[in-house]
Amino acid sequence: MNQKPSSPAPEIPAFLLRDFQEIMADMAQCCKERSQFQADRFGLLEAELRCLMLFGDERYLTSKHIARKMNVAKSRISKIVAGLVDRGLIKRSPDPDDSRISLLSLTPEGQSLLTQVTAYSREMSRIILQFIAPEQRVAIIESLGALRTSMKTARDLLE
Amino acid sequence: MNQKPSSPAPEIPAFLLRDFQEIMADMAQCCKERSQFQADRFGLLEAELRCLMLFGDERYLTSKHIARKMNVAKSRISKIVAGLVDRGLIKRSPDPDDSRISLLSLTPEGQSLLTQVTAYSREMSRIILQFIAPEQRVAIIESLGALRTSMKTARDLLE
DNA sequence: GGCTTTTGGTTCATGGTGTGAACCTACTCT
DNA sequence: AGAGTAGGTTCACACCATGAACCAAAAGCC
Repeated sequence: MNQKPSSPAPEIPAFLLRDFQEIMADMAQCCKERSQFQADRFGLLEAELRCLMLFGDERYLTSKHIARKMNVAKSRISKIVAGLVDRGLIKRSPDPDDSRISLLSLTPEGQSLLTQVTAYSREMSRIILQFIAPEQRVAIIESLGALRTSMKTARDLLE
Repeated sequence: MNQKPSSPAPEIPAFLLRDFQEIMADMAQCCKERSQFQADRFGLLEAELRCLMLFGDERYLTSKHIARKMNVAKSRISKIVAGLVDRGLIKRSPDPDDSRISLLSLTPEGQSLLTQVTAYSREMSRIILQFIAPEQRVAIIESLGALRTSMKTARDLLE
């Protein structure tokens, strides 16, 4: 390779870093706006919507599970779950083996709303990806995957 | 190509959409944590740090400009600016042409802190990109750029 | 069995982020 | 000069989130 041997760790040119930072900031902003818009659209709070979506993966969840998945203090979950229960989207059932635990699951209305939400969310992603040339889509998503891994690795370096 | 001609708009396979959504969610989470960590590290609030960074581009800013750049209500800016002024990082000077306006600019301490912050921030980006194979970096950032554009376009479609 | 300890959840106090309305002052436009 | 407009501040309010205190039930342990 024709690299300058004198420089010890130049590696990444400044303009790339600058672009990268700016792009990431923009994308984060977009994501935030989108999730707000989406919650609004379905008449939920953002946190509630995020919580509701967890029931796409599992039929029954406990507050503790939700707290872990959402990466949020358990006291916060109490509120969020209460909101969803009030709205009639999820319900509590007693755990037969442990009376401390409420098993949370979707009501029919919750199920139905979740279906709409996931459809809508998928549609949004589809729209975004449609602006990308078809032959680039796989490459981009692979890039993103690599980037995500890098970001997680970097994060874990900070304690 | 060997596509089924019967389906009108299949286009993007489901697994791609799914990956995409999950990756974006993860990355957004990472970004959020990082900016929180960063603010903490420099003893600022997140909003204050974001505000401070704006002074990297321009020497003088008004509350109105900041509000536009941060995409936040002007009442919020009052608070954020007050915080930065209290901390001695920015100062207000009267606008000679319009006494309603305060021209905001960095104090020496603010300047110094900003320098540290941008250095740190650049370093974080560098670390992240270093986990990416060097020959892929440019490609990934170009992908990101394309994706950002798509996301903005998609966002603008929703009113 | 009785004791402590742990665990799942709730409530409360607190603080950061943000909006929108009301308001004041100063500028602008006739 | 008077009406309207623009920059800022303050206030009331809502959401997101944490940590501490607390309770009840379960698990461990003599």
